[in-house]
Amino acid sequence: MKNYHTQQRTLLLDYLHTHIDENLSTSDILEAMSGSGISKSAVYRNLASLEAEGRLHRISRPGDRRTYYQFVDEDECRGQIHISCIRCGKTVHASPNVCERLQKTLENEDSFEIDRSETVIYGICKECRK
Amino acid sequence: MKNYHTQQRTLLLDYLHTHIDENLSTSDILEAMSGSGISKSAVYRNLASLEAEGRLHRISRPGDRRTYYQFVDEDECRGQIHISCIRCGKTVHASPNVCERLQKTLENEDSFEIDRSETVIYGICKECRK
DNA sequence: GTAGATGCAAACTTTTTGCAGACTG
DNA sequence: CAGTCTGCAAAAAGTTTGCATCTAC
Repeated sequence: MKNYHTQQRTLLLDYLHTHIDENLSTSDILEAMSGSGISKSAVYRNLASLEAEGRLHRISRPGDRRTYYQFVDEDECRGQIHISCIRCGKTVHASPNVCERLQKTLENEDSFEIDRSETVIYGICKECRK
Repeated sequence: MKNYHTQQRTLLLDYLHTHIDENLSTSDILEAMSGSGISKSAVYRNLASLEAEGRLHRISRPGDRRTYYQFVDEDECRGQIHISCIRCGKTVHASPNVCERLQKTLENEDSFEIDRSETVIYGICKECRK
């Protein structure tokens, strides 16, 4: 099962690329793509296949029933843990030290093997704390 | 806005109590409660209020579009970081050391103030790694 | 007695699917 | 050309809501 490089898939990818590291609800995406030349069902099918490929992460926020997606740049985001501000929503990478130490501590204390790409740490960012 | 201790709410709570620490999909719950004397809408309304109260956590698993709930003990979970297995879905508390160190490292490295209750770390649990 | 909860059915929203035709490699 | 993907519309799933009625306190 190969991935054809269709016009529609490209449209979607372009959109996702310009919103890297953002949390996009399904309806955000559908809305943005409406009228762009890709149908609703193609959006759903592509989102599903991108998710299966691991290029798109599904996020769920407490108290919010919507499904969110976050596009992950494979190169930049490989092995990065994201930290996301619950005030402003901005999401960035945790520094390498944070990742390293967290991974080791979890391994030692809980025998738990962290999946960095799936993990998002919530809290309040530097800017919003002022 | 108080919470009346209704028969229906009790039915639901009883069910959730007997499945503490399990991941229950909405349909698991609806199915289990069907015919027990509580209507579908009452289930939804109670799930929503329990979630708002923080006694029920919504879980989402990568690659699975269903909504899962996990009933939690409020006192036990206060200020706990959860670690969740992407294989089996089981969610437990990270050990105190993990929490402490993660909090400190994030503070020092990224000036980021973690919100423990909102954060779920994904990975593979001890059992599933075997 | 009254605020709050329930049941039911209808309305919504979100996601999936069947299929014939179009496109990619 | 063969294997995939797309659009459309219909169907299926999953949730929410209005309202009259009932319950807990």
